[in-house]
Amino acid sequence: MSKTRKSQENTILDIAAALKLSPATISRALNNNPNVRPATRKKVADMAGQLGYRRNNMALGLRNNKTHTIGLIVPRISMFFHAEAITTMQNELYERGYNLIISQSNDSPEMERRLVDTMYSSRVDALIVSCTLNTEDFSHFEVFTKNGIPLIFYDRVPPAFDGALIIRGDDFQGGNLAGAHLAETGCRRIAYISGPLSTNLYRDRSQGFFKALEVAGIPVIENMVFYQALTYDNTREAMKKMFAQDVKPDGVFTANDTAAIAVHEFARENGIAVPQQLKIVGYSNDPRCAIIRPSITSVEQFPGKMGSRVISELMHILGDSTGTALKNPITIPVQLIRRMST
Amino acid sequence: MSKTRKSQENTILDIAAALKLSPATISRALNNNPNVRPATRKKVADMAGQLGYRRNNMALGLRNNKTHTIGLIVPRISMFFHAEAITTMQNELYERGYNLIISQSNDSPEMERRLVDTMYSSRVDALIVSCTLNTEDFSHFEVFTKNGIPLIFYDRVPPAFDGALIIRGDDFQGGNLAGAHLAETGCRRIAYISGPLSTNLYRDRSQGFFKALEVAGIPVIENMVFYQALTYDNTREAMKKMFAQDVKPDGVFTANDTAAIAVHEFARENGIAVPQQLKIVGYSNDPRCAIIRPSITSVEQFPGKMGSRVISELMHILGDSTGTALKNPITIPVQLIRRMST
DNA sequence: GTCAATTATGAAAACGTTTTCATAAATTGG
DNA sequence: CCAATTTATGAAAACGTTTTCATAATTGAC
Repeated sequence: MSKTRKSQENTILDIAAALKLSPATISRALNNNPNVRPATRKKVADMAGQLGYRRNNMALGLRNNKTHTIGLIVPRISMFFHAEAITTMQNELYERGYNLIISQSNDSPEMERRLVDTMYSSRVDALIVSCTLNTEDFSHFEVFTKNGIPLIFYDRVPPAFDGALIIRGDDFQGGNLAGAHLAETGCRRIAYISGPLSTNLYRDRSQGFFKALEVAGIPVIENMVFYQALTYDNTREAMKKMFAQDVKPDGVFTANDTAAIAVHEFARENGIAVPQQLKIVGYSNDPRCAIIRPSITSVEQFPGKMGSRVISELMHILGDSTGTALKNPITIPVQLIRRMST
Repeated sequence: MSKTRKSQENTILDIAAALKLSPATISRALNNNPNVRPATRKKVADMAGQLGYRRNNMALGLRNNKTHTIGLIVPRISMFFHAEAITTMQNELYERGYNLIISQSNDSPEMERRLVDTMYSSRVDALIVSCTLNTEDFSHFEVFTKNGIPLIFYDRVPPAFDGALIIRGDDFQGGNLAGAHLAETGCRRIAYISGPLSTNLYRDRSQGFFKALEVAGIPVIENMVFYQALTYDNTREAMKKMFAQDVKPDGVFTANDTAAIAVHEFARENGIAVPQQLKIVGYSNDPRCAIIRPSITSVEQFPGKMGSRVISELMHILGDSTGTALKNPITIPVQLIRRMST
């Protein structure tokens, strides 16, 4: 009982002691260094197995100044888009021998700031970020660029960031497709329910959307445009307001799918026929869009493709240390998925 | 340009040098050790800010043999249940000053094994796991118990594991509620589409379900029971088989919600009225159940509550090192959410 | 069998912290 | 103002690796 706390001896020094070799040799043997005799290599491997040796990554990281760990910060892990993107990134990183530390900011800039600090303290080899909806000051990310650690933004990105790579969906195009599609299917009074313009996402979708209306010669109706947090309740509220007016919309574009579903349910509950009286287009192609009846037209963002691109660019950066990218920002195309709601 | 690679000097030694103090004092000052003069404390804090100092967690972990990091392994991050549980766990851990490393096994036992090793190499302070569907050999988790590092299984758990804490939903009760509910609403030929019995989840749900039938005096119909991977396609296949027979089911219990949705869509496409001709009960209360029409009755597992419990138990274990728990396994109650499908 | 060349091993330092023990500085009591 | 006490600081070791440089062991050529 008076034995020291340590439950089991399993370091390189223990192997060394057991084999009467130096730690240096053990290290070399375990790392398949060519100039260690096959005989010793085998002895070491055996003893390592016997003692249940596992490399201590902290010691390794400290010594080598490299952790083989990538940090990731997203607003919410549960959003379909991110869940999908994360899965791809993690798998591709794992294949390449990297680990991924995932954190969520819960859309709080304060939390995001703390997480960035923590990530730096853990000395991740790179940081991947999709920002908070409300992040307007991006200075907390500078620790990374200042210290020469790769920083990649994706999806929700700053307008510009010196030394960082930016990868984003083609939101202008997405908004444009949505607007054009609604116009094409005959809508003339198109409502637009958007998120706050503080984020690049919604700014770009809006611009694309309005451009489409302009091209189609459809006027923007002042009180049919909303910029607000895209929650279910907010959207219901907006719908209520619009349908209390004399002139009612015959089409709605919502800048995410939760809002589209809110519109959908509002319509059903109020006996508004979709798509006959009201057409709906959402954004993100959440699986719920395909399940609800009538199913909802939405803009697919290819989260897996984006995640994959993030990793391939990152690997490129980590390989060549030849500074920043070839092309920046990078834009991933989107696609309109037509369904029964239009 | 011939300057050494290191982009910026920012260790405790640099602060020490700048202030002509010893690293020991700097360390104390930064950690609010009571016996360092307020004046020096302030000088140190200022200089730390000026140099952009950030603590190196690897050095810290190596020295203190404590990483303040908890490992988590789940089959898939994108499953609603896990996304929800993870979010709760991460938030509660973060409040308590811990970080969370999340990894997904993609339901591959091989991958799971590798992840466990990696987690150990990173010397996490504890490991939380929801196993693969196919994990039958649990020996790879023994590194943790053998080395006295807390190990907690939740949701998909081994039948028993010496030295680990097990927290699970009340799957027997869930299956039982589902069966009883279908019986109560008048079903007499109840089909059961389950996952493979290799997992505790499905074993327990099955037992609860069959018990309910037995109590209600409803016979189990041989060819209306399926044990298979609970995918959309498999379920459609099963439905097709059953409805090709003379005697057709008037109720279905599926052991997850994806399967319930498959049943639902099969019914719609084949003109089977839900709930009049066929009643459906799913499992997990995925948000899709509430959105689809008619909405689907399902068993709520309270993922947030389970995540929360995992963390509170973990904190207890990390606090007192008084070995394993008071009560083990721990069971979290479930609840049947009635909707239009029954 | 000797010398040179090669190959295998070891000693020691370094990575950035914290902490124990010792000691220097400041404070207090008389 | 001196001794005794308290408080603030410093020196050095330790955590577990890897790597450089040196040296010991082996091999090969003649």
